[in-house]
Amino acid sequence: MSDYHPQDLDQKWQQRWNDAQAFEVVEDPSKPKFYCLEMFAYPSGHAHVGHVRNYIIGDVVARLKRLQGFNVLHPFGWDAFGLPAENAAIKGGIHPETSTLANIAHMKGQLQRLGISYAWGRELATCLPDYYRWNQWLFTRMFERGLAYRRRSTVNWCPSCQTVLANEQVVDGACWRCGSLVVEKDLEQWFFKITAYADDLLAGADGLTSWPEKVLTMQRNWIGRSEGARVRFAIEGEPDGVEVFTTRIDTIYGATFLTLAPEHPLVPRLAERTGRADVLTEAQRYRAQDRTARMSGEAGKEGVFTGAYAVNPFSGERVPIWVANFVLGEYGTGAVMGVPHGDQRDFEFARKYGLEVRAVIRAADGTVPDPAAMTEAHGDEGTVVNSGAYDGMTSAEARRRMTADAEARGFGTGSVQFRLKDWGISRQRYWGTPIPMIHCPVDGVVPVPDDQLPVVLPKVTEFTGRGDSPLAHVPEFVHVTCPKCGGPARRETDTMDTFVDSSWYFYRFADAHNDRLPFDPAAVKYWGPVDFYSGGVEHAILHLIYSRFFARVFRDLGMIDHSEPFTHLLTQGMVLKDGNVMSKSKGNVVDPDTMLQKVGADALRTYVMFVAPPEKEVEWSDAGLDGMFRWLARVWRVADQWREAALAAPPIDAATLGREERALRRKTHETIRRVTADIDVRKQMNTAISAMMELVNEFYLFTEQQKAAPTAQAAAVAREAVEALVRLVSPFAPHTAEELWEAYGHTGGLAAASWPVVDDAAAQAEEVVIPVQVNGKVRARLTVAPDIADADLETLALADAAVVPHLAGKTVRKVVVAKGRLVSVVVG
RNA sequence: GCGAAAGUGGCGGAACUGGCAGACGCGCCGGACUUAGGAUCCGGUAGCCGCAAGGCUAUGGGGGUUCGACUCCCCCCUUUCGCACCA
Repeated sequence: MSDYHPQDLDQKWQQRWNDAQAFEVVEDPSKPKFYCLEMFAYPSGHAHVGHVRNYIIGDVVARLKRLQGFNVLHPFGWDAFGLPAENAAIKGGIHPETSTLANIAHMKGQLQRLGISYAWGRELATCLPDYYRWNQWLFTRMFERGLAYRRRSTVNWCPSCQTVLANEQVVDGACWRCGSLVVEKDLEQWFFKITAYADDLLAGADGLTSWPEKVLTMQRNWIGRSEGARVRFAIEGEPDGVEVFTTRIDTIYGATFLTLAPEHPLVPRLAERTGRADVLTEAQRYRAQDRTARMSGEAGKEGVFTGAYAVNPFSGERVPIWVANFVLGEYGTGAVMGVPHGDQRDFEFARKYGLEVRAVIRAADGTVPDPAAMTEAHGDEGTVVNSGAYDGMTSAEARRRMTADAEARGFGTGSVQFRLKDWGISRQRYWGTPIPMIHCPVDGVVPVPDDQLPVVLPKVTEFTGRGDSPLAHVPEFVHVTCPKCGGPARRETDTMDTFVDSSWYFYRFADAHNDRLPFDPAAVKYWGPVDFYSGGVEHAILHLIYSRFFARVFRDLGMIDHSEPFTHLLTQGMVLKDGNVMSKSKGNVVDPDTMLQKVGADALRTYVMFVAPPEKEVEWSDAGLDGMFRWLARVWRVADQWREAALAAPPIDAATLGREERALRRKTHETIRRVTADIDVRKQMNTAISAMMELVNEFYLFTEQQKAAPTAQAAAVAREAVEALVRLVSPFAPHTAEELWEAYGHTGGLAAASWPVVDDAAAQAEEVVIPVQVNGKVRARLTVAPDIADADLETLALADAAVVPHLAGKTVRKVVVAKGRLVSVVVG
């Protein structure tokens, strides 16, 4: 064999895999399936090591599972619609399609040069009509079921990106992508009714036992389920009164005022009746605070009295109605009862405006706070006081009784509220899926019939970045005939949020070329759900909750038979450079191709996996990369040294092995056990690699010992070690592994190989070292048989020359023997 | 403010169920081989005391439980992330 030249191996084996279509798969009921997926990529142009880390993680798992005999689906694709390409078109005049397809071609090359084992035959790009037509198809299905609907609403508008943002895309009042401050705007919008699945999504989270707890917590908080009650307060002159939502109906006797959101429909009506002009101007001012001053921190609580009063249906008491800037219009009923005793916001508000504070809960310690002396709200539960007939009940009991009474008397009802809102998917953008709807002056909103899909995105050539949808300026696109009446009609010109594209692409991979359906249910029945999914934590709520929603929609359409699309989720840590996330705009990207030229794909892959556990964030440094190249060269050399002897070696005869040979075998099998557990169970790639490094170190020692006159059995043991090591390292360093596997006489490549199996007898230790502690300090180490009896171990320990001096003049009070681990002697 | 996670050598990190702290690698130091090596091989490398044997101190700080704590409990500090008026 020649010296280690990884770049040659990269080329040779990538070519072979490609020629053999080595990673393409078909459904095979005779084999267990494994669906391994990494979050697909936005084709920004260049993959940096931060992206690449995720693909390597997935590839390690995919390659392991193949060797373990699974039928592995490991596909890749492109999240190819989106703002950056369109923004670039506005700036530089290159059509989004042109730049996107070029970026895809380049990034695909990068991934292939890394030797990621994708089934490229299933590659998809969401910007192509044969993908996005199924977005349209699904949209129509959802429209038919009332899951897609249209309403006018206040939306978040990014003045820089010129588009509507979902609430999730607004971070601290600013655009998640460009950081500009977000303003409000009123538009007709399409929504997906994700709230219909709020309870289902919440309940499903409990079953996701192989998801990081952190992600589940974020999702639960995002859904934000609250149990409480709606209660109607009467208002003079308003037949419907006003409804509030509360989780603490037990404190309703402490309600000394009522607050409305500035956008509440009653605000103008009450202002008109009471003739207070300042109410409207103030409400207007609060609305202007929204998203900016209000969200950015200390806007402070502000309110204005409307002059009107509402009647507490329980006590019959008249309470003043205020408008307050801290009440949210879009949550609950947009109106809140003010209970300063139990709610910190209400307390602050009451103190600021001199409203009454009334104590209605006796705390667990028996005290009732003095309202005049209170400095903060007391939100704890206790016993209800000053509450008429309910006095003396516990908070929980009072809630039950009051809710029941409110229902019986017709002014209230038990109610569950969610923080989760319906998903606004309309975008006034070009580079996305056209919404397949037609507005007819006669028939209203009519879906484009399925047989006319896809609604193809017209080739717009001029990108101005203006505020309305670019499609509205394409007359041949806009003007259509109504599918129902045949009269002139107008096409919807908004496109879909790109999160729609990414919410189901994992099902398309199961049947990527289907031209009758998004996928054949039978294909997803075989491949689904995804067994291992890895990607960045930044998708913990958006992408991962939308995908869970879509899975439920497909389920209810009868197309899939599971509810949860991803069984095991790994959230990969980001790769930082100089303390920052890598990004083109920051100019701190590390280009994998540069590393490939230096050390080859295998050293890069293995190093990226070695540097830290996958979930952990890491700071990139080139320093260790050369070390990994050296280690792979070490693997190469030891395999090379034994090759000739190994090929001629007889089978291992365990009974005739010498001490050194048994030691190497033991290490070999111990390493198989460790590496398998680390990758497969613990997903700790770094320690798997450490374990292999230990084996190689021991192997070098063995080689040195055997240098003089290696026996046939030594060669046999060496052969076993090399062949195990080659397969263990192959998920990380597949090119090197293939070459060595072939050099050891195997045909058909690793595709024909199987994962090594632990021989428990060979792995069994012959002797173990047991530390002996005296009063907590290690004083001796005993080398004994692993199955030694506790009593014998104790005797040996107490008689040991290094232990005896520490016992002199003292009494042995206690001896603890931890089986096979340690002896602890207590003296005093 | 609320919630979660994490703090271990010069650096990245390991220690799985409470049982030898620092595996493995980077870096550094020394040696061998060499015309030479930034190649390769071997050895050393937490700190302090000691020629050595050995001893003492160490997992952010302080307490506790235990024969025994990086690991469990309480308080505090720092960092990172998430949520941030959701009634």
